[in-house]
Amino acid sequence: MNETTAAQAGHPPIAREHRELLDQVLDKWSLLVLDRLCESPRRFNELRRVIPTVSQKSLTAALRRLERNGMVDRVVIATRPVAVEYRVSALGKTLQDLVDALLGWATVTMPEVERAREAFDAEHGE
Amino acid sequence: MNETTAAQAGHPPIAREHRELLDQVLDKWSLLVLDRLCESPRRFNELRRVIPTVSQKSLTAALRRLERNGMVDRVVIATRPVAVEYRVSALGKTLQDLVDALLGWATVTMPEVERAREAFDAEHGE
DNA sequence: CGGTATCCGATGCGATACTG
DNA sequence: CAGTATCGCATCGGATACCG
Repeated sequence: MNETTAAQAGHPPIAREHRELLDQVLDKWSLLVLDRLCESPRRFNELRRVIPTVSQKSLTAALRRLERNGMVDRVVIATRPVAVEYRVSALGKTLQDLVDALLGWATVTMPEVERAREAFDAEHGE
Repeated sequence: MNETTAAQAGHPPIAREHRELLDQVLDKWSLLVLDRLCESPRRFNELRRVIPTVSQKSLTAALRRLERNGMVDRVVIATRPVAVEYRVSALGKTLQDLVDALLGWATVTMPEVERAREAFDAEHGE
């Protein structure tokens, strides 16, 4: 087949919606947050302690996005000062399996990537 | 950038190297480019035709990154005006399987995500 | 053909300050 | 405790122009 048929008629390309969804979930912090929530449900400041490098702004943003996409549930516990607990949804867990596979791949191929980078840099850098 | 405070904190989080590698490969265009090169080796302008929405700047950047990370090979054919062919490396193919899984997941879960978004927006929007 | 160089607006993210 | 609001910088990425 030629490229035009593959692009417009054949199997789905990486559709716009795909990219959009992946961007929502594979951003700088969401993956890490999801991973931590898979270990156990956590409160907001608990997450900050577990991920010391995240700012509250970014943590809030990541949690909102994950919540909006149905990856985590936000549970408000009405105590004197309110408590909020975040927990991974069933949907979020299905993603986690894939992420684990992806990270496993990254771990395994890392050495080869490192070699490729050195070869590239040596050839182009000087 | 910040220090590797998280890296020393205990068990491996989603390590810095993981994030870095994923960022290199899962960015806006690299995934799509890799996918197209998996179908068949392609030339630069051929890729632009197959992915009409990418600017040459972004395509160049994506290709360079993929090449540097050992995901694609750049083959220069010394004709009158030079021809350059890009093809997926063996390493790149191992990634493709995972990407397919990820896109498959995105396709399957998309409806549920859509519902989650509508519920979220309805509750928070007004 | 296969790029590079430059400008420039949009977005991401951290730091900081404030709030119910 | 669990956020919101604002700032300011850095990076991303499209548009345009030029080059071997």
